[in-house]
Amino acid sequence: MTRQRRVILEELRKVRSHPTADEIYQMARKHLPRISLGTVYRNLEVLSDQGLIKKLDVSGDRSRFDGDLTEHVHIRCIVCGRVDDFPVRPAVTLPEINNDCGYEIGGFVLEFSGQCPQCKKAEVC
Amino acid sequence: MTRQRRVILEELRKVRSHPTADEIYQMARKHLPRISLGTVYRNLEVLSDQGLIKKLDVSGDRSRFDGDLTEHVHIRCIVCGRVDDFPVRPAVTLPEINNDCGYEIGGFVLEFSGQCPQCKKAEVC
DNA sequence: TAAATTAACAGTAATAATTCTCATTATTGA
DNA sequence: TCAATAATGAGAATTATTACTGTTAATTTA
Repeated sequence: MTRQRRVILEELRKVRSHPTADEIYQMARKHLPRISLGTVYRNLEVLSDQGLIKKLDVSGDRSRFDGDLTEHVHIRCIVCGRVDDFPVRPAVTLPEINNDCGYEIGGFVLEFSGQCPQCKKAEVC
Repeated sequence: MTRQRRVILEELRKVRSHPTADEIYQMARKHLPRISLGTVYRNLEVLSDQGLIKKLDVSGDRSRFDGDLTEHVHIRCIVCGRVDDFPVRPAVTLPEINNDCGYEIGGFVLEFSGQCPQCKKAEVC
């Protein structure tokens, strides 16, 4: 755990937004002006592998990261790209979803992930 | 509707997979050997704007496209990146989701999208 | 039909997010 | 402390995608 890695983790845990690598780079530079963008990318990868942060599998052109490890749902703005947490109540059905968070909801993505039959078979045992 | 655009649409409708722009380029080249990748990107954009195909908002580094316009759910292999359709039965709850499709499910992404309060306000009327 | 206009094309250059390389610096363990 | 190991900063390389440039094909109009 280097100084750089600690700063990145602390900054990410401070915010409720879901910053991109470059945004985290800007945040970290306030504390370590000589930190490089490559270091930020490398440490976000390491921290994600260690399970200390989550790399968000959201759509959009840039990766986003989350210091909140609890399972929750996101909502993304189709105009500016920001990602917020989405409040879900139990047993909510799709037509009942309303606009608690001020968004005007236009759509949603539900994507499962896992290993396909071919890759499961090919896996080393 | 040019020859290039028609071939792209037909090839995409033929398959049940969810090919990337480059994969569609390879498919189209079998019929039009001189087609360029830029043309494929341009026409995928146009077809998507016209609502004839869907640009998938799935995670991963590359965009994927779908000729099936009906609303459905996807499953992505975390190893090879392929995207398949996921069969959903009504009122299925998360712990009940089983492996009809041969995948070993590891997780899921649920992301809503829409306009955030700020962008809604900034919108031209 | 033929000229004029428009739209789309192929090929290539530019862009942007991310990853890689490598010499240098920091951290760790005996 | 000092060697061994791991991480860093800076910048180059990579990759998916978009934009640009002249050319060609399609469509419209006279």
